[in-house]
Amino acid sequence: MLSTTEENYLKALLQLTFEQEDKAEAGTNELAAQLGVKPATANDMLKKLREKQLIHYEKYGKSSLTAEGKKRAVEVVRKHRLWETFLYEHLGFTWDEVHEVAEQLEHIQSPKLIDRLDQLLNYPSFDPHGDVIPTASGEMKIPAKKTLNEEQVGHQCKMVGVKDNSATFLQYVDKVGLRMNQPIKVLSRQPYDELIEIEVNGLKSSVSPRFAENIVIVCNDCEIRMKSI
Amino acid sequence: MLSTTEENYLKALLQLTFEQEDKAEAGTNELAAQLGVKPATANDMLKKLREKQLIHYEKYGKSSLTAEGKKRAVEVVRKHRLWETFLYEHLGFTWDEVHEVAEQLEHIQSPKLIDRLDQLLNYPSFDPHGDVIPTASGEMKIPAKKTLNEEQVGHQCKMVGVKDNSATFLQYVDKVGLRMNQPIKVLSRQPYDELIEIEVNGLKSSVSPRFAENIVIVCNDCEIRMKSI
DNA sequence: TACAAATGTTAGACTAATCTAACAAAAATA
DNA sequence: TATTTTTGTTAGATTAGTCTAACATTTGTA
Ligand SMILES: [Mn+2]
Ligand SMILES: [Mn+2]
Ligand SMILES: [Mn+2]
Ligand SMILES: [Mn+2]
Repeated sequence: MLSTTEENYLKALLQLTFEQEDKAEAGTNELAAQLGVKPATANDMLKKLREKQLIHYEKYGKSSLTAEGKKRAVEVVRKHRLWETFLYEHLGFTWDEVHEVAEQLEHIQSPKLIDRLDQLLNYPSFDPHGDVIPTASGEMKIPAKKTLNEEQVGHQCKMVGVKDNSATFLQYVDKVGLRMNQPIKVLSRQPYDELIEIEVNGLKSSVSPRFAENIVIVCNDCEIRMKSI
Repeated sequence: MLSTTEENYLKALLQLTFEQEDKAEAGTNELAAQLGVKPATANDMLKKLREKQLIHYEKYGKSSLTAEGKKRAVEVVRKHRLWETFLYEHLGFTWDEVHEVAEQLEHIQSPKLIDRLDQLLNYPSFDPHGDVIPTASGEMKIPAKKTLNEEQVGHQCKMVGVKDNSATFLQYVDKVGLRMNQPIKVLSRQPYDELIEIEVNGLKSSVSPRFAENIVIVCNDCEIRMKSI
């Protein structure tokens, strides 16, 4: 069985090599920074994890997870996100409070506990931050990201990011009622001027294609790709 | 902040000096046995906990908790039993499965989490084993123990133990449908032969005073004593 | 290509928690 | 009371995880 520390290293490596972008490798300093330890410390752990066949690592080289290491790391991420969802949905935590506690809960060892939690939460696909929760078999449903401008009429989606960070844009976003991970319905599209009518939390607005181009969304009604990791 | 290990030592000391019987002191070997470590190990920790003013300890003497130590230990017990209740009532664990997982969960640091869990469970007084859950302020509601024979007609109670351990007695207990911590209603008492009519889980039975004298119960409808620790 | 900067490694030290083996004190008993 | 048994302590070693300081390698740039 892995220690809490070992689990944290595997998770950090997963986040650096798989989730943040598809680099597949991470440097020692980078990993140390992610975990808030000194490079010397991370270096020791890298050797230990290589011994256990959980990572690929060679002196002066970058590191990456083995199949087994990836599996373990994904399990930790799954637990983390299920706990975040539980704290948010059943205990009334706010989305910014859940992470810190989940950081502890993710290391509780009990497969049954996680299965039951998953069931209680009705097998959620996303955590309160909108991040994908891996399934029990280690797969991740990756929803296709696109801009609001590309979304089909009638579909429901949610904002996961913006492309413009200017104050005027963000204030406009706010005025329209858009918030991260809040459902957006695309009601119609005017053939004449291409204005898009959306509904957010009961509030209807019309936005321009230029505005919609800068809102990154994931579509709830679209096909999802299963990323097996 | 206390480490998991320190918390476990305080909890063990509480159990030895307060819960098991009112001895108020425990020896080093006894404590070591309770925790599954060697006396030498416990000895080191006793010195450390004395430094932190959490226990009273003198070389070759018995140990006991200070007020602060007791407070910390009770918090751990509270968390343990709230988690057990959660696992039992919300995740369908059986009463014998909950302890092991609660042993891990009791060390999660988040006052808000425990408050909310308490609220979700509707401020329970007892865990699935029938043990008292300390309140947020560190008090324990101690229900008066008596025998079923002493219980008033009309009251509800639950079995918490037996005085006779013979096979014939236990088989009879089983036949009547009695189980640990299951609600028992005392329906009536025949004036003629003193037979007591009870109802357990919908099943009505009549039992003799001799039988009832050997069933230890706590009364749900009786006054409780607040044990401040 | 040579040097400087960035990145990574090693050696040695520290703390927490554990152990074994030897020793010391207290308690029980003959 | 003297001896044995039980109980408790100390010293020294071990493992995991961390650090600092010195050193080595690789990478980027002048
Ligand atoms: Mn998180
Ligand atoms: Mn963690
Ligand atoms: Mn328990
Ligand atoms: Mn514990």
